[in-house]
Amino acid sequence: MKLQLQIKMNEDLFLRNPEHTVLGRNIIKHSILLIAQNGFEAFTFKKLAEDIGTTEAGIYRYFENKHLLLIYIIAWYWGWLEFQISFQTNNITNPVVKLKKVIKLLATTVEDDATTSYVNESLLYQIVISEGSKAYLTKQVGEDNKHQFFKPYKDLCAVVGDIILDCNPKYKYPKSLATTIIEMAHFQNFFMNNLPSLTDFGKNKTESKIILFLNELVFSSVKKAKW
Amino acid sequence: MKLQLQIKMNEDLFLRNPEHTVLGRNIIKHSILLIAQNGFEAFTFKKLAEDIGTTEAGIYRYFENKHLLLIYIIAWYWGWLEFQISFQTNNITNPVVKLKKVIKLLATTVEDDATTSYVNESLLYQIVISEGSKAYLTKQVGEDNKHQFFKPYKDLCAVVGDIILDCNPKYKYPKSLATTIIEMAHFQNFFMNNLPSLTDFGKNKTESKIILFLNELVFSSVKKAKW
DNA sequence: TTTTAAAAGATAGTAATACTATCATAAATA
DNA sequence: TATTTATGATAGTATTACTATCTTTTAAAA
Repeated sequence: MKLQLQIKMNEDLFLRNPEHTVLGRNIIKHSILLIAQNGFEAFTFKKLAEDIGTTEAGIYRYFENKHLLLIYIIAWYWGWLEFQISFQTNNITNPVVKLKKVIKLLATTVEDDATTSYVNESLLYQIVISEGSKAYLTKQVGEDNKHQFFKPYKDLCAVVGDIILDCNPKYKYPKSLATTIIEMAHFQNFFMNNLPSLTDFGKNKTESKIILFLNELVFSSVKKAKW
Repeated sequence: MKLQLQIKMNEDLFLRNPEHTVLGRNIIKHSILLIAQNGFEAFTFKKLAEDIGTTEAGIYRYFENKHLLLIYIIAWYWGWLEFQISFQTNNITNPVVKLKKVIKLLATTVEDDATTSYVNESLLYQIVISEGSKAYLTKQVGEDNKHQFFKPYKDLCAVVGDIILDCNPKYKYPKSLATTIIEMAHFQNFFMNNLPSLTDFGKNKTESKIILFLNELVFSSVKKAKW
């Protein structure tokens, strides 16, 4: 049996649904390739069009601008990850075990998921690390938020926050700790690979040490009240 | 007695030292105003020139491009903050008290410092929150790092890391915890003001709660081994 | 005080980016 | 077969991100 995973995307993000057409799926696929390769600043619709073999105007029929396209693929990732988390932590009753699993999923380089044909999750993970925060660190964040563009990110944070509360219902900052875990899983990875003197991990792609750091950080806080 | 605080900047950041001339100081001053007001994406040398009453070419004589200018003002901020920290924690012998003071300084909206005439630290703090990570979240991070552009940030992280080690010499992740404190002081502030559902603070500019969160987070980790 | 060098102003120009518009054609659907 | 829908091809505009050149002003050195 072959399953196809579909993530329901916010309709305001695009002019034409990219999942519905070959060109649309190519836009997503090649955006991920190009942004992963050259970074978001160097990414233009012209280059994307050339890469796909279509024209600039063709891209604009799907996305108003590259910022919305970035939000789209990042939001897609959060949606996908939330599903992964719910799937992989299903049936785990111990919230501490569950939270550890979540931290591991957040901080581990993703492998390409065969159930999503046009998305390379491994590259997407790299994009989320380097470009993820640029989705909201803008002056339009308020407007974008009104459109619910950050809902997948918020939903994931809420899920993580709830697991934290399950670990310790008296813990006072579950949401802030959740965002801290998520952001730090990525920032420590970026620092480790690019500015290693900012971390305690060395430059040897040792994600396992990031996980140890996050576990230590989270559980000393969360477990502090009786456990 | 009137003191003038001078921060030694990396010479590779500029073509002509902006501190040495009226125009140069105006470039810094108005960059801060414009970036704080419209965000870094909307900031152009053309607009900056118009704001100052000079020409685009005039700006290019000082800075190669707007990214280097951003790095400049952010680096300036880290340099300034490190001085503030060393000044304000001077004579504090208890490392826990010291670390608490540092967290407070990191997470509190800065007031304009009269000893620096052309820099508005209060606006600069807002820029560091919203745009700070864009200085290094690029594909050129490696090149920029070779030029030592991030030294002021690294130095500050090292200072914080050392205080953490003073609190508990056995703590394993002083550097990563230091960057976590610094980044989260800003991210939680940004979330509180722009995506409040991601935090536990509500939207009422309650920096004090961020400080409580960070203290809780840091000291449960750091104090865990005997204190 | 004069000379001269450095900084700033004025203007022009180019390549790339970020779009919008139009018209023709191909493919899918009614 | 008619007709809607998606794509392709082409053109054009405003803005951005620069570089170049020449003149005038300012400031420092002789």
